[in-house]
Amino acid sequence: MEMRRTDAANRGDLSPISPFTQFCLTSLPPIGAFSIRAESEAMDIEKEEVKPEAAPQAPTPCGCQKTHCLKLYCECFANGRYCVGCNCHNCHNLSSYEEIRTESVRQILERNPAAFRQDAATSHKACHCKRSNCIKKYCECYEDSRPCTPLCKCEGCQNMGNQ
DNA sequence: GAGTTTGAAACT
DNA sequence: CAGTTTCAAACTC
Repeated sequence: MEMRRTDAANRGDLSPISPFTQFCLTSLPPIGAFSIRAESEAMDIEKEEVKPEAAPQAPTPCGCQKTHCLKLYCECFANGRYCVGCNCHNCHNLSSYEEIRTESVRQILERNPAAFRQDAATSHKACHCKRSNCIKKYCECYEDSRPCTPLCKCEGCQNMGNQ
């Protein structure tokens, strides 16, 4: 049900065109004038507006192509940050897309209420590796320099620290 | 840089 | 809840 509502929201139900809408449509420049480059500029603006010196440690730029950085696949989004200086395409993980972004957050929280909780993220984190033996960065435990725990469901684990 | 491999996230 | 697909990153060549 609520997912339906999302779809409707994304499509934007603008059935009746009000005089104001008509005014906007006719007075704004053609969409072609904006091009994708406009989003890059928007991103730069974002960089300036949100936190001019918020990236002292270069927070790992993402390279998302299909998800608009609105899924947990996106590290920036998963960590509750806007994308800044990333290599992503058509990024919607920006304050200028706040409505869409918030809706995506809501959906994800619906699935997993702890999705954006840092403490939960650091404490649970059980991997399910099958081929990397947990000694490559494919393994999240290994990537975080953390031994796998008995909660992990990995096979052939070589990242058990002791035992 | 292109192509492959990998496992989490998403979906059914 | 289990199996499958999608995704972006790690890795290899």
